[in-house]
Amino acid sequence: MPERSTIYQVAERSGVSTATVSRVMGNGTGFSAATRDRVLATAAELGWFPSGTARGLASRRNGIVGLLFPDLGTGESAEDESPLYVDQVIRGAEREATARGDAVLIAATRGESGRELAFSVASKCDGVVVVARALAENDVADLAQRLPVAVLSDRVGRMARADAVGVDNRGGTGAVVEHLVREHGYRDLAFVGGPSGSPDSIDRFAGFRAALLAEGLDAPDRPDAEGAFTESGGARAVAELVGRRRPRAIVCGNDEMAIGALTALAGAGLRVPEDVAVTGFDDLAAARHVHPHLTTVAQPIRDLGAEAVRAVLARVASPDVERRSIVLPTRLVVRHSCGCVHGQVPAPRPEGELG
Amino acid sequence: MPERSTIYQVAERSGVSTATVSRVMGNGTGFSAATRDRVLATAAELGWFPSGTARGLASRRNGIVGLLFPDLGTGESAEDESPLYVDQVIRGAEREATARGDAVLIAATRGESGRELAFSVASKCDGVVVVARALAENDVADLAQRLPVAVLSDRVGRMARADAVGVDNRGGTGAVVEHLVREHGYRDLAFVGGPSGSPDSIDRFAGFRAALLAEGLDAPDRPDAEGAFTESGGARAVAELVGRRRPRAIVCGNDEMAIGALTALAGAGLRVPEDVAVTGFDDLAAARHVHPHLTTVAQPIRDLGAEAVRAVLARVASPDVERRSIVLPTRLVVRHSCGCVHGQVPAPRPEGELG
DNA sequence: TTGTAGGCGTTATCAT
DNA sequence: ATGATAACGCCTACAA
Repeated sequence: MPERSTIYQVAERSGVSTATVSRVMGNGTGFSAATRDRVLATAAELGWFPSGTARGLASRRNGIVGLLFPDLGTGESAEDESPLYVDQVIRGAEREATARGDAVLIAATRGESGRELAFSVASKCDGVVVVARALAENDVADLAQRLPVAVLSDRVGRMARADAVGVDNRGGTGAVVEHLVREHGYRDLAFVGGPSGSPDSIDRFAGFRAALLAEGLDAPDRPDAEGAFTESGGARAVAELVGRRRPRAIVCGNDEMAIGALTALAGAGLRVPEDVAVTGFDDLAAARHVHPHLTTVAQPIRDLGAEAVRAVLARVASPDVERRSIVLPTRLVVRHSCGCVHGQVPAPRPEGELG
Repeated sequence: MPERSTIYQVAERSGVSTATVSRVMGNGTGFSAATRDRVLATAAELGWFPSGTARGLASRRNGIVGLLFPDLGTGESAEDESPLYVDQVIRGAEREATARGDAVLIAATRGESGRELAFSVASKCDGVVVVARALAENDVADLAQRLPVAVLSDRVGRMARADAVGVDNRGGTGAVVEHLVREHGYRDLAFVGGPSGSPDSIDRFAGFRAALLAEGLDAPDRPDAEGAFTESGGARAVAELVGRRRPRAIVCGNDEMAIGALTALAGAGLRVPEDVAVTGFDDLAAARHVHPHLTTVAQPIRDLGAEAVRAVLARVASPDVERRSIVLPTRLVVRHSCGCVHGQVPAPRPEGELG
């Protein structure tokens, strides 16, 4: 590795001051075409380009937005142990950031190492987006006191001066329940939730419960079963659930759990959707691939990431804009696992007919 | 946003020099327990933590490794237009980096904007990993002349002083062909490749061709059809292919194309695997979900990302270590789309029996 | 259009 | 164990 050249070399070699070199590389005005060409040429000669780090220090703008997310995977377990959801958030964030000339610095918090990692990442960024559960609330508050922060969760809570962006979780599961009850006539629904601390899971259950009550049906106080937001988590939770009772439909907290549910139900000798209907949440690509095709709630995950980055960058530009709380819409996607056939809803059939 | 405090405030307020504060926050020696507590306390009071940017400038170590990847998606198209492959690489890179105390700065190159973006990202990093096709070869070379670079591709080529890490593509498709020919007795195989410029696609086809010849069969000079490495790309390519001729088995360049192939074949009224067998490459999670379950070649994508980061960081530590070229193994994963049933290979059946 | 010089917030090298 | 004080590589008024 040859010694890196600096702006000084370039300036000297092209017979100008460092200020001029700086102007040529950055603010595109304040120099003649001739000097620009000369500077650019010697820069190329020397293989030099300005240090983003030094630039960041001097201009107080790093061109980096951080993205903190939780990684539940142990590293030992199968790939399905890590929520695919986050991949989409990352992509969405990346697109928005790159479009605006910034890059995204990612890091996953695992276990209790969160705070330190978060500060380390934040110290290199202009702002940070924090995916729900990546960081303790007070750590988020501490961060937000130092630089712009957006939280990916519709829980605005007491997150001091942090913007929030989330999706309409309640409306999502609400629509599912309505469909299941009104179109299919199911009356015995169960909810299989994610980790009990997850805001998403909590809100989705709230929507489930509210819709059930609105339909004049009984509703449980808490999810009928819970597990990690993963395929195996869903499989375990559902296996346990059907060992206990036989709901006519199982509303799952996300697609990965629903896919696990499919496996568990097959293992229990139950047919989907004939014996028990299953629904998910997310509309991952896999939802279209599993058998039967999964009825689920689509949420614009990529947009979540993009929107969060936008919020952060907005606050970087003007730190004192009012706090925003953005809620993105969800949309019911009807496929076959609910009992619909090619988009057609079969005539409601009394429960129990199939034993 | 309150004025950010600096190391000066902290130093003054705790009655020590900035040097001591620096010591306390960094390499943990050279101070008494008492002063450490004092410094830490006032740091917490002021909500201060050291600027990663300033730190990077002074120590010539940013704690950031860059990850450049291509994004083919137009932004308009469906999510399946963006290779899932990259998500895994990102995750693998992130894990390895975080484990070593670094973070990953990601950015996607789209169209011709690559070079500028690459330099902008690189200027903030200690080293960079470049996913195949993210950057022109000479741009990679220019980068590598300035900082450690690892390329994700087994094409070592003339990439000046860049490490390379890839997978055994040839061996992978070779194993598929062997299985198809020896176990199932298929003799008419077709290869559906990705973008013609893709090193991965080229090598996978090379393995396909070599294995065919080794089995004493005829082999085409070029893929029987090509398309983007996406579901829709695979669907289109296969639809076109079967409109032309009817191979007994279709070896696809990756899983996403294979999944598209499944759709296209269903659309053409052909059964898989009875009428035509299909195989993929990657072993994405989706491969286990599609119907029939996809026989494919597993490659350790996450490990690719991890290994690349490791290579970069190794070179950051000692810039003059010899160039490494790492090739990770692939593994045949037999499921049902090749004609096997629950892991059992049915007795070979003459072609054409099924018409 | 171009140059001068101070500053950005740390780390690191000498001293003490 | 602690303190001065140069770097680190660039940006940006302020001048010319």
